[in-house]
Amino acid sequence: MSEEKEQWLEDLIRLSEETAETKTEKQARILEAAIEIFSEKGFAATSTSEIARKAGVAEGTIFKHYKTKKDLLLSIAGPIAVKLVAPFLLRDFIKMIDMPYDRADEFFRALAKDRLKFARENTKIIKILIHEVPFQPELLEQIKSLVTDYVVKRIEKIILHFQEKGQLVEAPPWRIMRTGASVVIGMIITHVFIVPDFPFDEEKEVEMTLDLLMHGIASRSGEV
Amino acid sequence: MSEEKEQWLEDLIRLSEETAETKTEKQARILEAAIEIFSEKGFAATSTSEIARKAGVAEGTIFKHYKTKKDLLLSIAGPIAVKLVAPFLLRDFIKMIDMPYDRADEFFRALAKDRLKFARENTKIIKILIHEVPFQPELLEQIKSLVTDYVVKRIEKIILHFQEKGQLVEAPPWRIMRTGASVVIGMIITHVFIVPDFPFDEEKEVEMTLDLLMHGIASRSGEV
Amino acid sequence: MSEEKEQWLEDLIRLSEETAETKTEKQARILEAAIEIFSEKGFAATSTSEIARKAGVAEGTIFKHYKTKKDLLLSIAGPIAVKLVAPFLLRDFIKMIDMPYDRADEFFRALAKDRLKFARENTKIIKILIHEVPFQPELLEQIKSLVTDYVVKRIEKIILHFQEKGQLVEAPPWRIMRTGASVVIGMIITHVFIVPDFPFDEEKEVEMTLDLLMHGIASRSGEV
Amino acid sequence: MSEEKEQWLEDLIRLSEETAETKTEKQARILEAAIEIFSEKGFAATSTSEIARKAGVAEGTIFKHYKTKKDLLLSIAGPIAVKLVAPFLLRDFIKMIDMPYDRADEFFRALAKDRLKFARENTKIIKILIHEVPFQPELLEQIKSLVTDYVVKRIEKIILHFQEKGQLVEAPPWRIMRTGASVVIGMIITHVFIVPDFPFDEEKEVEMTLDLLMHGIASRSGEV
DNA sequence: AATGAATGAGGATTCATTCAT
DNA sequence: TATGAATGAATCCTCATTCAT
Repeated sequence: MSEEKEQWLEDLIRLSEETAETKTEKQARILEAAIEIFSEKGFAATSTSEIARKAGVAEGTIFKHYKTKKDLLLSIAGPIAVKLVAPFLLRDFIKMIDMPYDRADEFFRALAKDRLKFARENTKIIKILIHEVPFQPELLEQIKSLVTDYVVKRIEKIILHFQEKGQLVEAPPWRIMRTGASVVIGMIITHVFIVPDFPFDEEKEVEMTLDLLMHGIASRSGEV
Repeated sequence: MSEEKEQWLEDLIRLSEETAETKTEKQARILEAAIEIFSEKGFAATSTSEIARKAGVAEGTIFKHYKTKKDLLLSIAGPIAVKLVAPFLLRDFIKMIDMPYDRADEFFRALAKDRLKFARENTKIIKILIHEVPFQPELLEQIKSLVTDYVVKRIEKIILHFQEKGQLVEAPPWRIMRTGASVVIGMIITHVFIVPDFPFDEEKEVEMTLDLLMHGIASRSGEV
Repeated sequence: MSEEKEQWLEDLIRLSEETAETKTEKQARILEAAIEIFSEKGFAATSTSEIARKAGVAEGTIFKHYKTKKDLLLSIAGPIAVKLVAPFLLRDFIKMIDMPYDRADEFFRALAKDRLKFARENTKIIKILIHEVPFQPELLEQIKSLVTDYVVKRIEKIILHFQEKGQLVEAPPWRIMRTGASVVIGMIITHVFIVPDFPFDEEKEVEMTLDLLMHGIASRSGEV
Repeated sequence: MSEEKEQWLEDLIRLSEETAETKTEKQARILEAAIEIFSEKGFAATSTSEIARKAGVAEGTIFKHYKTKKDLLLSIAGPIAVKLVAPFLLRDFIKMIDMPYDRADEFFRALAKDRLKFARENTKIIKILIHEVPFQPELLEQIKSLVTDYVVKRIEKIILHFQEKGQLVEAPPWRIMRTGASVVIGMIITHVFIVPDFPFDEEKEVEMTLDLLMHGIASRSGEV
């Protein structure tokens, strides 16, 4: 498995480079301003003149770098969409199947922590992503295929693996996956978007949230 | 408790009336058209002329009924926001505390089914709600206070009640609540928004999802 | 021949009506202003804001009446293109074949006078037509088919008729036609566009120009 | 007459040099591209960036060679305008008065052939000329004075000369001139712009067209 | 001489909203 | 109450032109 030519890895790399290297200083300022305002007022309610003002460039400059306003949006949302699912694509992630975490909860905990960190570092862009994906068919398709082709397939393998090891309940993998995702995403949304200023012990929060996920909310003494 | 004059109940009633009675036929057509288009393209990207065309009325007519375009949005989103949390406000819901479901899982199951049904009946408006709430401070405030004042408080009571009865694990109620909400909302989103055309046995789906919520995804044979 | 249902006549009529009746006062002012400026600076170099200013309406008003700037152009150029060839389409024109002018020169003279008058009354629009037709494929096609289908065919018949009567030289009809058209159009352009302020005796000018067309510029005394 | 210092000749010479020598390779490519696109879409509808792209140079380069976009137009249209009337300016042309063609029709025929050839070799630029002259006052003036000062005056002399020799009809020279010009230009426009792909025997076409010009379109048997 | 990034004025078009009918 | 013509500000985008490299 580790032998296969992984084209998506090249994609990822090329993408990161594009995103990081090529950008001129003005381009960076434009992106920054656009992210700020898009996340505050939404794509459609943001005017290019406002972006230009905030970025400190002429309006025309925006269009020298991004053919269209939508182009600007996509050049923000596209890369982040990839980064969002990036860990699921990484070589190391796959290795877990051969030489895996011993315990399922350790695996899920690591994943949860990682994505929580990522979300906290990319609040604004994720907000943009959430709000614009449904209205941008290109994005929607891109993400759908990313998720179904990579994320779902790989997580499924891992779940099956843990089921074989007798660590996970015998339910359909997709339902386990959805439940896990829901709980983790719920935690992330709470801390990153709903009450971002509320201080909390991240370690403990993840610990306890995952405990509820693993063992449920029902009392564990004897009967259920 | 059931004696106190509950203002929110009046709100609810007034609202239902407004929604159902006062509306002229044209007004109804305008609302319907607006919901349709708002949910498809988003509020900011929808033009009043398009709404008018779809509703089969003159552009001016819209503004006879709704002072501004945003007014139109609020008159759609406001009521639905209330309906969304309505069951938590209802007299009967509160009675559960005095004469409650015997078992926690029965209670959660009933709630999940009810809200799933509601979501399925109001797909479009909920989509609007999700997308516009973050950009409409009035709405955001309204919902935040609705949720914190009523929903959270009441659910907390119920959770405490079940904890006392030894049916729920001894975790902070808000974390139990969040976990439950995440799992149920995850299920709703999946079936209503992500794969709406995928047929499924609702009864069984709720059953199994709640089982995972109650008892976790870890294998239950002996040790974990 | 006079029995056939002539669809182009209906076209002409509908067109004239559209042009004359439906127009509101503002619409008329917009058209007038557009004609004025288009003819002065050309279509592409004219801005809609300038038209609006000259017409005394808001810029938006233009677009309520004409979806596009090009639409505005076409609604000016289209009808005039038809009017330009209109006499060739008329029932009476065709009758000339059955019950014709006795003399070819009388026929051409009548035609020349009529079109000279028309050109003088529509200077600006004709200028627009001349300049924009090559850049507006729709217009070009429309005019090409009008001219080839109606004008050329009918004039050819008439020329053949006069050739049979021994009044016109035995050259290919199309070359006679082109020569006649060139001479008449040359005259029109001279008086209407090149030296419009130069006063001249129209009657005599047409007379003498047609004399040159009929009998040539070579000396007629004996040999040439 | 051949003694007078003819300034226009110097003009012509300087012009040819400018046109042919000074041009760098990039400049030539710019001109070529500009001619191509101007003739296709018109001056105002052509953007400098499009010209730059087609010429394969940077946008800035155009402005290194031509101060403004209009400058570029004039540097195309100006020279061609001179070339258009060039034969009328040439020393040899004037000699015709002293040592002229024996026959008027020979003279006109030579002229017609020459200008037809010229038009065929400069289709695009002539199209530009026709379309932009009316909107470029400088060009208009330049051409008007060229034509009235040189062309008209000289042709008039020649016509008078042939009238004296009894070869041309006793009409006002300007009317003879206009008629001749119309017929020849009509022929040129037909073959170069309207049906450029239609093959024809040039020799014969000129012959017959000039026959109609000289002797008219009326039947020549006996009476007229 | 050549570049191409940057400009900001101006382009066509759309928009929410008003108001006389 | 309902209309739809009219508005003019605001929208996204293009343009000719400049200038540091």
